Amino acid sequence: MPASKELIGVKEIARRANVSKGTVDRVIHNRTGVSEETRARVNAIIKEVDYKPNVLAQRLAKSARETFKIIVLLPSVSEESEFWQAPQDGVDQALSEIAQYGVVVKRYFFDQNEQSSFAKAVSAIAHEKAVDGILLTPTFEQEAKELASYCDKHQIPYVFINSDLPSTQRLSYIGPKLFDSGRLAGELAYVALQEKQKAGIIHIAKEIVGNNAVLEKEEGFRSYFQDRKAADQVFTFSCTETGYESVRTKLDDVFAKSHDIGLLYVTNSRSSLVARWAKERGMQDILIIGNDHLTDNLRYLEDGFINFLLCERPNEQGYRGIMAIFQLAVHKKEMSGDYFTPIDIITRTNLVYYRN
Amino acid sequence: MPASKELIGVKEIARRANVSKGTVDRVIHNRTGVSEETRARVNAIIKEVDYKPNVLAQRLAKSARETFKIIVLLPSVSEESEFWQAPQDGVDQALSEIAQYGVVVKRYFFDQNEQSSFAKAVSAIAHEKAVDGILLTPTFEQEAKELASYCDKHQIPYVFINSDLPSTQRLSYIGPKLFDSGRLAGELAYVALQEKQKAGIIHIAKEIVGNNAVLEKEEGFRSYFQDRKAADQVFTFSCTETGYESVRTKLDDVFAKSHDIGLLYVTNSRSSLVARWAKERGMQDILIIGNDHLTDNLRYLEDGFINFLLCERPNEQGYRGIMAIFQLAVHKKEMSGDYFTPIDIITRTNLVYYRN
DNA sequence: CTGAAAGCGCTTACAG
DNA sequence: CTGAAAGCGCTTACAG
Repeated sequence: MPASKELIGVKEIARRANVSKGTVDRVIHNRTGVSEETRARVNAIIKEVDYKPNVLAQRLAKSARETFKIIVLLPSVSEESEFWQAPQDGVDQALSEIAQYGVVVKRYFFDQNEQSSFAKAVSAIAHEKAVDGILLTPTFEQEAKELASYCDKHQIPYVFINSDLPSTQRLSYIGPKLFDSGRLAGELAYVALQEKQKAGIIHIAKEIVGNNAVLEKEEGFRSYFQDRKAADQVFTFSCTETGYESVRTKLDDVFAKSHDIGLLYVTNSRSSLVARWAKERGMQDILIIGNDHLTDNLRYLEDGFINFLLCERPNEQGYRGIMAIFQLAVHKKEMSGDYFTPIDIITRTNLVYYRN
Repeated sequence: MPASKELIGVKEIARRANVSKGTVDRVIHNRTGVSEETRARVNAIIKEVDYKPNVLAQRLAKSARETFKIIVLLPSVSEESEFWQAPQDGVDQALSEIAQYGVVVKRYFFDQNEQSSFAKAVSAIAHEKAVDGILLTPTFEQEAKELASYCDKHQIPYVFINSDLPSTQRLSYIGPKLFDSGRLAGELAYVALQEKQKAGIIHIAKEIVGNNAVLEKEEGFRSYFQDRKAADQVFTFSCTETGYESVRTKLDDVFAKSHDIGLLYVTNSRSSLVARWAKERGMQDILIIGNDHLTDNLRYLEDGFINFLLCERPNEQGYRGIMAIFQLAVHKKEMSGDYFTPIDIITRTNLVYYRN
């Protein structure tokens, strides 16, 4: 085992290769104007010494001229889209670490319920110049694909967070694997259910058909019970109005017909609606599994009406997204490709560790 | 609002004050050898232009001469102390990010079963010179305290990971809150247990009396059942021999006397021993909760004999410990103080996301 | 008490 | 195709 080696820089590489620092620089950055022979020789040494550029010096040398611009396109944060604060926080954190390297972030926002607002942002972004990378969530598929092909054409790297469009040339996808999230809920449900009790999967969303997010989770949930030969313990129902009144009516209805329901799994962020109903109806014993640590959900988690919240580190998504773009720029090579965020299980007891 | 002003550096300050850059530097860092008159003049300009040093350039200029030495003192990694690989990995990761700033780590190891090996390491560390920080786990209290007061005297910052000695002047503690870990296990147990079933807490360790780690977890576990008025569902037993044979004998014994045990909570890393027993005896239905993702534990988790593993991000502990020391040095101010690592709940389904 | 020069590791014109 | 020089903003000896 070699002694922990000295860090070797361009100067030493130049010396060993018998060329100037300028030439080494050309090779490192794959610039033209170097003979194949020289390039090979220098590259060999670079590999041999496992050269790692000093980012400090790089940025310093460039600092006067270059600044590195990343565009962020995410839903605006409002009461009903509180979720999106977390990715923004992650972006902020990343920025605090790399702002000194000349990284600048420009944010665009859109309204999740307004396709046109997304389209507008996309065309504004297309007018930005000197863009070095884009971080976005592809809420509206068609417009997101347009932006993607614009980026492809202009060689701008882009990263999707939270949901994916695998058909694009994205640098990477960073977010949850929905099937596994549902399956984990299934496992928890299976362990927690008393014998012969039923588990209800409830979708609360205006659109169910074609709503990949909730359907994949349902599939995951069911897969666990199937593997345990208990598929008949699971049933699904939906609520296509997202107001509390409709949820209450629906639940009253379902529970009037069935008396052996032990657990409800809410396939998106809206578990607080179900918990509110359970509280109102005094149903202490019904178990509830939901997603995402929104304020309302947390309240019921602390209350004991929601038992488990599955969360996929939304702030880490923002953080890693920015870093992936930055790393690509700095090291001229991609990080790890896609990254599926861990699915954390949050209860009233470990909640405190997952705040913010 | 003034137009975003040009950043002004030492050069421009020197020009305006009609002195050299060296003198400006002396003033900035409050060094001796500057006449009061000059100092005042330069300081006025510094204030006037709201000078902000370029951290990049600062670190770069220092990098050659100054190397920043951090000592790491952790148990050596062996088959029975596999756990400690993870913090080392975290240290490695931190190092890979900051080695280029001249950070060097020197590692000392000790045998967890040998107090003298710890003492020996401590005195070796006291002979190191130019130490800029120490990361350790205070396995042996007395010796750790000696090291702590040595550091206090010499103004060396130190960080504890994994377990704490709150009475010291440590820069911060980074690790689990043991009570909460036990309480979380209690919550999971409570949800998973069928009515009237019992939960057994099992300590498998040579020392139980005075073994804070396992006792605090027991207390946490019991606290949850107490809050639910179900304290009588919980009982504790111990196994002071850590070999499999003794564990088997003990478990056979306990289960011969009681037939309504639904769950076992192992208060340290050794849950694989219990799982092995359950598998051998064909007890598919007994639930097992353990700690730490050691290879053996993971095998039984995948097998379905361990249901939950609670883990406290041991690699993050190493990573954050190094970073805390580094940040202190660079920014001359402390990070956040103590940091309690999240208690992750790992099952066979989300396991894949927590590997390494 | 002060200044001029060299250097940190890398990049960028410029000249050949 | 290649090298020598200057520069990024700051710090550190060294010489006076």
